[in-house]
Amino acid sequence: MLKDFLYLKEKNLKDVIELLLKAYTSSFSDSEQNLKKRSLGKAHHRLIVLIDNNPGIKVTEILNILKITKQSLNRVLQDLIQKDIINQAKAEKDKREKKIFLTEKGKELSLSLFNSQKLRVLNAFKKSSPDEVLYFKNVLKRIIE
Amino acid sequence: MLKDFLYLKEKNLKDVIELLLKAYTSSFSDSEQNLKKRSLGKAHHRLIVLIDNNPGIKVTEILNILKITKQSLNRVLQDLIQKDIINQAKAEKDKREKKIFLTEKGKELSLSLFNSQKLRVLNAFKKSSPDEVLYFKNVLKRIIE
DNA sequence: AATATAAGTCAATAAAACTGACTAAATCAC
DNA sequence: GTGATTTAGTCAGTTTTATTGACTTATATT
Repeated sequence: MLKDFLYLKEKNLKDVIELLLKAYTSSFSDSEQNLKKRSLGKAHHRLIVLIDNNPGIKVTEILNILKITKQSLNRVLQDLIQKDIINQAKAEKDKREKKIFLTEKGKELSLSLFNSQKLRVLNAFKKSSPDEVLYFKNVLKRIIE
Repeated sequence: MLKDFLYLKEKNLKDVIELLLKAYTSSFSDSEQNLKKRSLGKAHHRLIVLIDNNPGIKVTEILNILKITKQSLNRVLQDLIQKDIINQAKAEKDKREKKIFLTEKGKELSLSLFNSQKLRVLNAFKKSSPDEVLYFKNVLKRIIE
């Protein structure tokens, strides 16, 4: 029946909301101890992941992704600059923009954080076929846009 | 070459960490305004999602999923009880345990929050095949465990 | 020249989470 | 049955993360 089909679809969507919450929370809690021994928090971690995956990312781009205010971002950004984890460089074309990069120290830190996170995803991928992993990433990207 | 293959695998895992961060952040920011007009925050939202999808969930279970302290959880829990969004009932077998449920008002609220979130996932699913969606959910579940 | 954009700043406040030290009730293990 | 463990809750103080609102500075756009 059509109505039942639609109901299942809504239930499926609701399931996914919960799965995204659980997947994010578990993945990012794996690095908790590693962060703690470096006096860093989850806010720093999120920033490091973004900068590592998008070298030269701009402040506005980060704000749009993390959905926080620039005042909030700036605090975390200053922490990471002081700890020599990131650095900034003026953009060539538009000198208002600043491009953010990981320093060598930042790259090492990011790798260490990644190492404490990757096993969870690796084990999930080992239990999945290459197609499953491919489709998984495709749908995930479509959710982000 | 084997080394190149392994490198790609690590890169893939790193991508997924970022995708999970972006998917979670965007999905849960969709309901920001809806929460705000009800004087609720993201912490309340996470709790509502969990209780709606797992009626009768226990405090310890929530703590294990959200990875927060019971003191922190209790604050949010009390807010929701005062606003008549959730209620608790002693478990039959083990009377130490308390099962948490959404009230009727809570169910309406949860539906409203879901409605402000679901379009993003729905649109992503519309662009995907049933197989892609199935595989997507399977891998996501394996990441959680 | 006026306007808009990108980044940053100061100050105060609120939200979310933490540590540590406890209590109370129920169940488990010997 | 007694002691240990588990489940839930509480009090107090602190830290982390993010917010609002009002500005500044430099560069780019129209």
